[in-house]
Amino acid sequence: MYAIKSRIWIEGEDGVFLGEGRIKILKAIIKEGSLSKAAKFLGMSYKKAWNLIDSINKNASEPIVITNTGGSGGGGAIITPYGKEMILKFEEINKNCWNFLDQQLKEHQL
Amino acid sequence: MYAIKSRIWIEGEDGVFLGEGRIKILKAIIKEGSLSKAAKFLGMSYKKAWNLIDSINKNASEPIVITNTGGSGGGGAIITPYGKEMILKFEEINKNCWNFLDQQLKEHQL
DNA sequence: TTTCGTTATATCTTTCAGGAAATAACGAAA
DNA sequence: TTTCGTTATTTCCTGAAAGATATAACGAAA
Repeated sequence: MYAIKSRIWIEGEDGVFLGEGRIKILKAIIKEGSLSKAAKFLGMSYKKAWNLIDSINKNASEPIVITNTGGSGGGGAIITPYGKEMILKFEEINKNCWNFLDQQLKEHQL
Repeated sequence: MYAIKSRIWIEGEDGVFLGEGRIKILKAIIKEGSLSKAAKFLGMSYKKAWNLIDSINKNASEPIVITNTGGSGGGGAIITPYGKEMILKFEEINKNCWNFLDQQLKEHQL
């Protein structure tokens, strides 16, 4: 009858660190190898993608995205091992949260 | 180091039924006795409050808010017993979700 | 030293959600 | 029948967020 939905996010010292949208752009960067290609892949403006990455790096305890400007290919961006670990943990927690809430919905008979 | 935050909401057939903002206005209506007073109490525009209530009633399986227009006092709004029950259940689930996520945060060592 | 595609940044425009305000409709009580 | 404060609804306006555009800076490789 009813469905329960959720959004989770992780905050650092000064604002949002990780959320669903940020996970999406991080994974696109892994796949595409650069910020601009990842933005295009997601149909997102470069500026928006850049703002997200900037915010991620500012709120993380350790570097997440390393950007390189210049070079023959123009540069690019890579996700650090720590970043990849955080992606996995976020997705795990998010999945667990969904399951937990579905269970709650049943228990409360909604 | 990191904090985890969440937003949950319940959807009906055709959109959002209950969320934190809706719970807030419902409780304000119980306290104040009318939609307009509740909106003023929350520093919210009357239109926004009315839109929320309208959406709540449209997506609920049973009536939540009964509004009365006219009368010496001009009318008012009341929350049905079913509505009050839903408020309690939502807040209970929301609290459980917070606890669950805090636990997840520890387990995943973030 | 030139080339290249990228990151980084600023500026301008557009869009749209939300607030403000005005008004009609309502109906019980005096 | 008049009064009252509310609900219900419309229109207008504003401000903030998002997109579009332009361009400087970068630096490894040829």
